[in-house]
Amino acid sequence: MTMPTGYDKYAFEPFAVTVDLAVFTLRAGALHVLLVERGQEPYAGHWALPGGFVLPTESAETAARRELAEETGLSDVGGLHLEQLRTYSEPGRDPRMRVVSVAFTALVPDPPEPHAGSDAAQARWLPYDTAKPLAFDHDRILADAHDRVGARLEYTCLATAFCPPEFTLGELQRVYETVWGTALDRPNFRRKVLATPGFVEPVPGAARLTGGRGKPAALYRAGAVTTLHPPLLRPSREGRPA
Amino acid sequence: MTMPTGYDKYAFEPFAVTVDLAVFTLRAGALHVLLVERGQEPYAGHWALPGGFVLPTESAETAARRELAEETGLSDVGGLHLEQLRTYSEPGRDPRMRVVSVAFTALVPDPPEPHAGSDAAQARWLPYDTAKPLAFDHDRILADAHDRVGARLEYTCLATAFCPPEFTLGELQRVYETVWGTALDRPNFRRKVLATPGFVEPVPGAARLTGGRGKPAALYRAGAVTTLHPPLLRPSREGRPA
DNA sequence: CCAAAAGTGTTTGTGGTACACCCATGT
DNA sequence: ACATGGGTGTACCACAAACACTTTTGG
Repeated sequence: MTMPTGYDKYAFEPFAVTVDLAVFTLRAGALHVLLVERGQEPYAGHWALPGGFVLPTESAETAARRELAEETGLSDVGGLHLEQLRTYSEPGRDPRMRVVSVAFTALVPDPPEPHAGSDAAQARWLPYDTAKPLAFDHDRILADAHDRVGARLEYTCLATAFCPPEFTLGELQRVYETVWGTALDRPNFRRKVLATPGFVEPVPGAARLTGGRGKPAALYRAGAVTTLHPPLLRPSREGRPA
Repeated sequence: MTMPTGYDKYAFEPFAVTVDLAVFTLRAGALHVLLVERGQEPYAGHWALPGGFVLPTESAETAARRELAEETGLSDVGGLHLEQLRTYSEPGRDPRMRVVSVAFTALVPDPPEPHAGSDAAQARWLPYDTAKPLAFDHDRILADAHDRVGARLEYTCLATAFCPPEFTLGELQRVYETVWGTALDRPNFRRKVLATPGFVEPVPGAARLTGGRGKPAALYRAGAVTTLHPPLLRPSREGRPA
């Protein structure tokens, strides 16, 4: 890495470094994403991903977790899944100045209504399917985030991050079906999950009535393992996302 | 995304935005990585990943490809595989100032000896196994890049990026074996590759003598497909990299 | 009794692994 | 003749898909 002559910090046009968050949750059987309505130009009145500046003493990860806590209003954000997606740095992506944005994806199990941010904009959970079009290049970021989450479900235990601490296998299956948009065979799904050691562990003796109807389901907790062997591949796809 | 009051570009301590490159190649059956020797403090005399500043009119991808051309001395760098890895933004990672670095991985088939950079440092291909320790947090970046390349081989046609335009299946297999560090069964490898439509396509009538010894091998070109179905999983692993 | 959801069992087919074997070339 | 590397065939085994069936609850 080479440095400009004399390490003059102001030798170059300054870059602003921000984080953008694609925060997903499941509501009423549909994938939702946290969005904020912009109160200022550019894109005033448009929806955008939440985000903000990286402060001088913060890493991007720290900034992302701080923004996640601020925007969701959740008190304890420490255990939530937060993952760096990629960095967007096209010169024209913000018309005001040069902004390099590190994008993150986050998964939230059962969120409260979000706070409005420090500015006048409102924040809200909106269904993923109806989110577009967003401000800036956030359509692209959101699509990339969705691809990433879908792929992560295949070979990590990420799906449990959408679930409350104790959940049924039916709920876990619905996570996969909702994110992937495909139906899965229940007996086979059950076998695959239980055959992977450390994916889920049973809660002894516990059961939950599922909406009154049907047989009560056994409860499980997320296991210790984070990567799945073998992976839980989604069915019938030609061509995987890179 | 919120902006500081009045859009004052200098309201914050400026961030420098750089790119770092982990450029891999295969030489003499071993994985090599392109490194530069630092001529200045800090870490003078240490090896480091090549990289440099993102210019005001560039995206990170553009800057990475420019640096790749400069450091390798290759005239046509357009077709080479270049992929964003992740962004490293820990506050203390460069003692001089706040540097946010977007890391990339690149794969080069058969490279010439590299140029020395604009500063006095020399550049050289070094075996991956002997690369550490590197300057700054480049050990971490290099390890992440190696993980990423290994994982990409499983479900993309990335291995062909290590090969010349026409290659034998034996050469392709050696790419996998070198990067993964495992031996593969030749008949099964052959079947898997040929069974994946679009992975490779035969060059009609062409054959290459493989070092004089043995039967001449048929030549293949990289196919049109970029993602593999089914994936070519590496054998006998407990736990996949995230 | 019926509907709904959980859970079990069984059959069938595909694909991966391991290994034996043949082919073509240089020394 | 033999060593070396390319290429083919095959038997076995594991696992996954598909689907029938049983169990337990509420109405």
